[in-house]
Amino acid sequence: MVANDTLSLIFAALADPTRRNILSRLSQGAATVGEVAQHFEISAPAISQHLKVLERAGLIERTAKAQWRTLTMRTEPLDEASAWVEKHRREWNQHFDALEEHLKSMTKKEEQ
Amino acid sequence: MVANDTLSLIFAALADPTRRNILSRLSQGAATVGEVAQHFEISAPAISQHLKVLERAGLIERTAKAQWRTLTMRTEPLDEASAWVEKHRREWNQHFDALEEHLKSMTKKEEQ
DNA sequence: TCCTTAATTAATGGTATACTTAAATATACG
DNA sequence: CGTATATTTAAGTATACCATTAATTAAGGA
Repeated sequence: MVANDTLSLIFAALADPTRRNILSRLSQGAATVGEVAQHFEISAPAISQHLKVLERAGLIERTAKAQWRTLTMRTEPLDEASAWVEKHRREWNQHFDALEEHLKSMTKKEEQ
Repeated sequence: MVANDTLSLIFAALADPTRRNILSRLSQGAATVGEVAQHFEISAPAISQHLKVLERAGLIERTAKAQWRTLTMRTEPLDEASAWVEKHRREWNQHFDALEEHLKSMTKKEEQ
């Protein structure tokens, strides 16, 4: 199955350590491709491909200025990812709380 | 590059819509493989492989009871994912706030 | 024991990822 | 204009991912 929905693109983009490192760098402020690339041992084309993935997920924006591309981080996709995660964590916890409540009342009944 | 670190496994597991759907179902409460599978059109082995991915990421636990396997959701990996996302969102926002502050003071200086 | 049900493993195939080197593009600058 | 610099595109390769069907394992019930 080809997963092209937004959330899938975001999570897939975050699933690679190199791309997470790039985002870590960019979370400190915008930078050019070269500035980012010099922290990695992989080739420039490899970086370029990672940037394409990040861009497709909406996690970065590239703006051309002369022959330099400035990379800027965008947080909307992180918001989306976070929203999904938090929603499910919350739902599970609610269920878990309800279960505890249930077990508690069961114990009470048994005591009677 | 082979990404076997915990965070990569978690994000990769969340990158597939079928797996997110499985988690959505399980966030409402534990269920057997069969109960989960009947909501999907894909084959049982496909489900089984997705479950393996979710388990490897620590997102579910399988406990055998007779020939049924009960699937239980675990939230620790969601905590980890959330922590990464929130950290980077926060850092970017801090940087952004600092920039705004800077621009504000620049404008003040210009006014003088 | 034989059959049914639940789920996994094995084998396979198509497509996507993540890298590489070589070539192309685009801008600045002497 | 010619050359250096920054980055992307193209082409090729190895491996990983997601699905399939067929076979296997394991437990319960007639």
